[in-house]
Amino acid sequence: MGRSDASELAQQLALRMAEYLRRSGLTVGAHLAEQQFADALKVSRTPVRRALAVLADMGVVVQEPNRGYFLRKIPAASVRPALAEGTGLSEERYLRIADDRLAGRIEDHVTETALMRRYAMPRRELQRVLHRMEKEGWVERKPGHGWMFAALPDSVEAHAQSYRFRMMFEPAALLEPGFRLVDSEVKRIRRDQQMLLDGGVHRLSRARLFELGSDFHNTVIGFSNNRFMIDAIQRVNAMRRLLEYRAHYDRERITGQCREHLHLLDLLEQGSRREAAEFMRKHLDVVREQKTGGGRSGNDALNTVTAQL
Amino acid sequence: MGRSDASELAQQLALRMAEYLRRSGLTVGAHLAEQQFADALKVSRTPVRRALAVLADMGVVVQEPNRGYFLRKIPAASVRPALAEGTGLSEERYLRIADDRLAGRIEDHVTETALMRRYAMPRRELQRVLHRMEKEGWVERKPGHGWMFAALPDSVEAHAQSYRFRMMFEPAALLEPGFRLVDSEVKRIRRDQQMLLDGGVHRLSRARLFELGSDFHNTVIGFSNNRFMIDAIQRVNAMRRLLEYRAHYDRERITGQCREHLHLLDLLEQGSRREAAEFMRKHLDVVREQKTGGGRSGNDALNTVTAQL
DNA sequence: TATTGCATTTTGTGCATTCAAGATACACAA
DNA sequence: TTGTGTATCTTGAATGCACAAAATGCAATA
Repeated sequence: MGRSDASELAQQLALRMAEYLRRSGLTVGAHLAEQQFADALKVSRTPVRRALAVLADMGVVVQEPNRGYFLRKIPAASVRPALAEGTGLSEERYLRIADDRLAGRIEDHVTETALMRRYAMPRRELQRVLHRMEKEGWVERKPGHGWMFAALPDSVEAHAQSYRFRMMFEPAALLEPGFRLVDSEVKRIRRDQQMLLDGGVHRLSRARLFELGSDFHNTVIGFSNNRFMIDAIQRVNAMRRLLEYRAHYDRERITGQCREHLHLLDLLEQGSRREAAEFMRKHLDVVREQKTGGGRSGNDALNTVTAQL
Repeated sequence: MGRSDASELAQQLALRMAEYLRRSGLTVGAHLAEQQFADALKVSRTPVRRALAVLADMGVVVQEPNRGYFLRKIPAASVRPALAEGTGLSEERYLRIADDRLAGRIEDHVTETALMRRYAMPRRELQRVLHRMEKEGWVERKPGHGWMFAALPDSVEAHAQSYRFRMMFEPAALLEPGFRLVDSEVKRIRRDQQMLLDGGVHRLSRARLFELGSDFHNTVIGFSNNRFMIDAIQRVNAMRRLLEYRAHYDRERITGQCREHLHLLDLLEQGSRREAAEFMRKHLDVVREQKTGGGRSGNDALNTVTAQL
């Protein structure tokens, strides 16, 4: 499936394009201009072309001589795993290291080559992974040689921390002066959440569920146009992925969350931003309690004083 | 000054050690054990030893055969520039690129080698700089070749955004359940702020003033022990350094800020965290108005709703 | 006129080698 | 026993070259 000789970038692009074709309701037979994809994906036509070749191999598009590529059939959700295979290598390694670290199988201080040996990966790739982890804030280079893992709070405490943080800034994001809904995006996340309600919750993989959930918050906070908040939500999500990847997922609860997400969108589209902000806060508070086993409110001081500020 | 043959790391360490010796009131003649510094600085004894050699060259410490190094005189503030010289190269380049970009002299999309040529620096170093900028969130790798600069909001708007963000989470940080003062740190920042009031404001360089200001907030937020908030304040500071580096610095206003900082510490030491949080919010609000030219409150919705939540 | 197909140029990565310098181990002095 | 002096081992950065593939320019075609 999907050309083993295609470059990694091409694989990635193929995946993203398939995703795009599936979501953005184009009709079969539509002409797919190379340059447009190139611009949208911030690359040149060359890798786009390769990606289209991959998709052609899978029967998603057809190439007509001198006329380019045309959509042949809307790609099924099943193209995902097939394509992700090619791109997943590095991701897999990332997860393996993350897993080992979270399980305490890696010391606080490690040398680069020790990791290279242990995971049998070339230095370059390891460095990429480490840089990613560094960006996510849980490893640091030591001044001299080697890397240092940050002491992670246990996962319950980490969750509690992240939700307290989110309860502060996510509602605030909705009230930013620069807040502007983008219709196409609203449509997209609304459709996703609705899809989850229509059975998706039980059908999709955990990773996918996580992705859709964080994408929702990402997108909404994105409307604020405040780069600090956008940044913050992305970092929180990165950490959450780490913590929740293997955590228990209560699918019933997700259903409830989807309803709340949809309601939030309703409020925003009505222009009731204050109500929306308040609703967001409650939404997060509920999730927090679920994740952290709750107590009754976890942080009385916070709630009280938040009421004062 | 200070051994041109010392490695860069050694120079850095020498700088940090000098700083430490100056602050942490050791008495002349004190024995400086290598291993302690090594542990504190997260490196092996080798570079520490080199750094000590540098400091010996400058007359700050003396080496006695088979007994190690001893403090000879408390390093004056003037050692800073002398030592920083060695470490400043990369920093200087970083600032030059940052400057060019902020002034609009660099396009949104750039290729790596184009930058290499333009700034006449080796790839490795350029990449380090770019990675740093990436961590700070204002450049990204493109999927294929090249880098892409994020569209920065103009500096007034960026300031406004950052302060709105900070007004949300900094007060909240003071109310975190895990909030614990660390006496030695409190002492340190109190002394720094006091020093500023005692004339430092007029004596020190802008860069140094900035550093002391952000160090204050860093430290205080650090007491929260909430890694998300600690992370957030660091990112905000990185961006502020960028924006303010060349900005106008009103030294009189800084005096006022120092007083507020000291008052905040008083409140915290009395255990009045709620009052402290409220005070912090006002403190930031005042600074925000100064920086952004203000209007009367910039964001009524925020203030009002904050009052509700 | 816009877009494809293809050829050419340019870029950045991979890899092997080399070397400065950071980490480590151990003998010896205080 | 603790900490220095020093020799040895190991690490990771620098360098140069070859190559895959991304960017770009241009003729051909709908």
